[in-house]
Amino acid sequence: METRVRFAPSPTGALHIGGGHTALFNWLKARHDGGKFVLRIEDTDRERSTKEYEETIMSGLRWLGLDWDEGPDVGGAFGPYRQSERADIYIEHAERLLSEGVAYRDGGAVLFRVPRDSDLSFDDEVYGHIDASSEGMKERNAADSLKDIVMIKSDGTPTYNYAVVIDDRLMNVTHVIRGEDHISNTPKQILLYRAFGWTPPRFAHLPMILGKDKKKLSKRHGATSVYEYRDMGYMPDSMFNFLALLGWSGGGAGSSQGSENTEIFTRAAAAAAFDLKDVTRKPAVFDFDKLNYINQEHLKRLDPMVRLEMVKPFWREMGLPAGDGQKRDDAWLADALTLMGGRGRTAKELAEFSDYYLSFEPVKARLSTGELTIPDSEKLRGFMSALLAVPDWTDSALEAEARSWVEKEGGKMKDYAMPLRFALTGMRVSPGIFEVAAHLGRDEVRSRLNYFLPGLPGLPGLPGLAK
RNA sequence: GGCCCCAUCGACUAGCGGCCCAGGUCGUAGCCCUCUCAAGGCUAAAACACGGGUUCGAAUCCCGUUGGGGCCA
Repeated sequence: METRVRFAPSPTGALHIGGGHTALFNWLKARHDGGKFVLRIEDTDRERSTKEYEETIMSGLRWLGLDWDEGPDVGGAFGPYRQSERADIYIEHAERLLSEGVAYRDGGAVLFRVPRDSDLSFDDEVYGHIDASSEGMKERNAADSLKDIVMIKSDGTPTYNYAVVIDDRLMNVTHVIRGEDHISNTPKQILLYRAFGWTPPRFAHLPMILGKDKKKLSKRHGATSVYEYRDMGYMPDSMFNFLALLGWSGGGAGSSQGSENTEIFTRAAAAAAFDLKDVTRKPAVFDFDKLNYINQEHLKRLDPMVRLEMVKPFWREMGLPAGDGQKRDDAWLADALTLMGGRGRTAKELAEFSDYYLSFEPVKARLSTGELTIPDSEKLRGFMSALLAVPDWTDSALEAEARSWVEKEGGKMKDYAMPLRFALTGMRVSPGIFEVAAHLGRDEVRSRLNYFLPGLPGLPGLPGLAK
């Protein structure tokens, strides 16, 4: 039988980390099995559900790279895919149980009469056998606890536990994969499946994601929506990778052999390796350090031109000219970013650390605060002049010149390299400064040096300096 | 309060009775490299919650305690 899984968010907010995590595992299951991933919108709460949030959730999923095969936007053979459009279906099925005498009306509501001594156990693909029908429970059931299950509320809308059963069944869902917080709903739902004479799907619950304080992830832990991560400069590949590692060890986490770090992987590799058997049961703490590391790794592996596109929005946000018609073309900018090496863990940091490639303005601004100073000494001027006169404008030639100059004049390399760095980047840290200088080009370097040390001797007209 | 779930280094985890005085990854510390910071290389510190069993032998099985999480009220 073809695997069919679903992600069923309520459009009452943006796609949050927990939702993304659940969607991701469903996607993994579908793609591994070559099955179908269904998106269903659970918008029975008309008060809080909005079309905007529905859109936001969908674009959040797309951003993560999770595509669905059926859903409100793409349609499918089992629609409609919004609960608000399925009201008739819920009523119809409620009437069926009504006519069979296993449900009854109370006020405007329809309730399912739970049979005494019901078996409340089930087998979870992740948690194994779960049995809620304990002795103590049974005793109280006789009294009050075995409450009948509301299916349709008096306002005519279906309850969550009822609608989810109808929808999952009618959409031929084979595996219900959702957060562990739904474990306790499962027995009720199984009761409903039985009432209809249906075989329940397989259930697989996923561990919760917790904040640093081990509490369920919420606003007070900081960013919770996937868009906030995008805006912070995290990449979709990284978020996917990171989320997949939370509660799943099959991606290579823990495998003790091999020298390669197998915790960095692509969507395709994860899908190929995925198995519900490898899902963990312990709640997992969201760890920013690890996210940062994963993002950095993906950033390093990115194709240079793709990386450039990733960084551009952040440059623009900083007011830097990263659009078309710049004096530097994309290839040059991409090379500049490659030069950054592993510096910067997010696209945003990368942008911040590399602003001096786009413009001299931020450099001037930083130097003007006086925090960084370029000593105006004869020696330094001599050094700068010597550098500018290097015939072959490459990083190795520049470095060789610098070394021989230092050897001749005494002092330490950093006594010259640091002021050079300040003058060119306005920063205390940067890639190798000779590489930066080489990439900026002789003209740009000369003009930047002259800004801070006006009248460097012998510049104009030096042979070989044209261009 | 009732019920359910969980329990290995700070974090994510491997482990499914002997291969474990517990392995990998992130983080942390130190060293190397070095014009700075990263990156990279090497090294180190760091865990089986506790108490009972079962067994020749337990991180692995059972019971209890404690702790954490969740659902319902």
